Amino acid sequence: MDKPMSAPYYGMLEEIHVMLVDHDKDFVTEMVDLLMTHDYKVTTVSSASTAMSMLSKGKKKIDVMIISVHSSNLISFELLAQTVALDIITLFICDEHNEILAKKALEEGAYLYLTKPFGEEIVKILWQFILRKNLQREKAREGLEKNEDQMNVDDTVGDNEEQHGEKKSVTNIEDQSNTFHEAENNVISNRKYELRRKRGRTRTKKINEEENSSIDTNKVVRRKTYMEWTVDLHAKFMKAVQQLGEGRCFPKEILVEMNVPGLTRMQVASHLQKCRRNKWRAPKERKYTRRRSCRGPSSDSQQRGSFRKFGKMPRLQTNVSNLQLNPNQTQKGLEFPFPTLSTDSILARGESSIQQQLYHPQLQVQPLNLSIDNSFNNPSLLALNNVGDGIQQQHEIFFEMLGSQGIQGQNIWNTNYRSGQVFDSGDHHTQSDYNLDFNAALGTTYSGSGTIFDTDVGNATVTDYNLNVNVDNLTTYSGSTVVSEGSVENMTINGLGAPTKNFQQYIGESNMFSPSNFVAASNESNIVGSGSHEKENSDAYFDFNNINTLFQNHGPPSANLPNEQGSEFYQVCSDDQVVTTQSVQFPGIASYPEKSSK
DNA sequence: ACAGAAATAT
DNA sequence: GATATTTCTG
Repeated sequence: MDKPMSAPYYGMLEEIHVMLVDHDKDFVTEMVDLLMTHDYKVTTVSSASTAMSMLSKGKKKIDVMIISVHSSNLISFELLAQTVALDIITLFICDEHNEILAKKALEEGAYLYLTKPFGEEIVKILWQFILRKNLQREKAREGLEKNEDQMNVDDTVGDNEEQHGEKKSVTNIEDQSNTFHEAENNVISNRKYELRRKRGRTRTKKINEEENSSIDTNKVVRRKTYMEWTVDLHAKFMKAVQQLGEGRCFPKEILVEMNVPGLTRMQVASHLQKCRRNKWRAPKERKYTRRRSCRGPSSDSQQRGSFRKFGKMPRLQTNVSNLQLNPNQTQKGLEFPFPTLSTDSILARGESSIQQQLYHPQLQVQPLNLSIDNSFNNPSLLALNNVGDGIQQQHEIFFEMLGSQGIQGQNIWNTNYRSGQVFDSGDHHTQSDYNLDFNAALGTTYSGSGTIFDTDVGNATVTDYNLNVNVDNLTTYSGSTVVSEGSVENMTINGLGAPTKNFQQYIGESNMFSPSNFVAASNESNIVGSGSHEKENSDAYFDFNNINTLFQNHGPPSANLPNEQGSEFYQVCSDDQVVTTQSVQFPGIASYPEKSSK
C-alpha cells in the first residue's frame, strides 16, 4: 500500500473511525477510498435512520460522522442531534451550497458544512478535529477535577461542569439518579457495597442525551469518559518509567515525566496497576483476544511468563505488540525472576485465594511463577529476580546456596539462601553496567531438561551487561538450557569443564540469547573477558556450593512443586532466612526511601 | 496527599 | 471479557 506517512498525523490518536452516511454509491466509494488512504476506519451507511440505529446500539465507536444531505432531509438533522449529543464530530455534505441549510447545520452543532465535491485537504486534516476535541475534553475534565478538589465536592460527577463556579448548584443532584439498576448483582451482600452505593455513582449518559438537545457548542458533553491507552501513550509511559528508574516510578512522577496534557495521575496510576499485573495489551492486540482457553499447562508454558508484576517494573512481554519504545532494541525489563526453590520461602502454597489472603500490600511479596511445563520440558530452575530493596545502594549481590540437595524427581532442592547485598538499580540510571556472576560449584549434576539460569536482563538502555557464569564441575549435563531468555551483552562462562565448542548448548537451544561478546572458559582457566568475577566487582555474584544435584527430572510428574504446575504463588519474605527478591521495583513497599516528602 | 488494590462502569 | 475509572484504605 502507498500510505507512507500514515500514523504521523494521528498524533496520539490510535484510530479514527468515520461513519459515512449517503446513499450515493459512487460518492461513497470515492469517499471511502479517500478516507482509507488516510488511514481512517470507515463505516458506510446508506441512510440516516440506519446510522441512528447503529449509533443507539453504540456498538461501534465513531469519531467522525459524515452526513450527506440531499434535499430537505429532516432525518439528517435528527441524526445530527444524536451525533452531537454523542460528542461525535459531524460534517454535513451537500450537493450544492445552501446558506440556510449551512447555518442551520452549524447551529445544530455540525462541525463543517461542505459542498460536494470537496478537496482532499479536508479529509487530511480530519484527525485534527478529533485531537482538538479530545484535548478540550481532557482540559475540561482536569478543570473539573481541580474544582472538585478545591471545594471538596464529591458528587458533581455526572454532567457538564460549571467551570466558573457560578452555579455549583449541580451539587444537588444528590443520589436521586443513583439507581439500583443493577440490583441483581449478586455481590451486594456486603455492607461495604451498600455504603459505597450511597456515595452514588451518577453516570447516566442517557440523561445527557435527552437534555442536550439544545446544544451549546463550547460545552463539552461529557459522555464517553474513557480514554484509551494507545501504543504511543503507553510508550511514553514506559519511557517515563524507565527514565525515572524502576525503583522510583510513582504515578505522579510518571505523569510529570510523560508530560501529556490532560492525562491525570489517576489514569497513570491505573495504567500502572494494569501494567504491573501485566494485564495490559495494546489496543490492536485486543482484537485477538488471547483466549487462554487451555488451562492446561502444556500448551504455552513459556509463552508469556505471566509473572505478575508486583513491586516491579513491568516487563513487556514479547507479545505486547509492536510498541516501538526503542526501535533498535528490544524492551527488556530489568527483571530476574527468581522462583526461589527454597521450600522455606514458600509460605503460601496451594490455592491462590489463600495466598491472596496472606498477601499484604505493604509486605514484601513476590509473585512467583515457575512456568513449568507439564512434563518438565522447560523447568526454570534458577531465575534471578532483580534483587534489591531500593534502599541499599551496593552494586553487588552475593547469593550463596548452602547445603543444597536435590530432590529426586523435582527440579527444586532444599537450600538456604542467604541474601547478602542487594542488587539495586537505583544507582544505575541507565542500567548500563550490571554484572552478574553465577557460580555453581562442586559436584553439580544436571540431568534433565531445564533452565539453570533463567533471566532476562537488561532493558532497552542496557549497554553492557556482563553475565559471568561460573559453573564448576558441572559433571553431568543432559538438558536443554543453562541460560535462557537472557539478553546479555557480555557473557563469560567459566569452569564448565566442557570444550568451548559445546558451550552454546549450555546456553540453551531455542529461545536463547546471543551475547554480542561471549566468552567462556574451561574449568581450570580463570576468568576470561571482562571477568569481574570477584564479588567486589560484580553487581551480582552467585556462588552455589555443594550442589549435589541440580536437576533430576526423571521423577514422576506427580512429584512436583508444592504448588500446581504453572500456577502462581506468592512468596512472602518476612525474615532474612527466607530469601529472595527483596526488590522493590515499583514503589509502594514499606522500604521506599524518604523521597518526595513534601 | 498519594500510592495501590479492588470494585465498578462501559 | 476487557479496559478504564472510581472508590477506598493505609
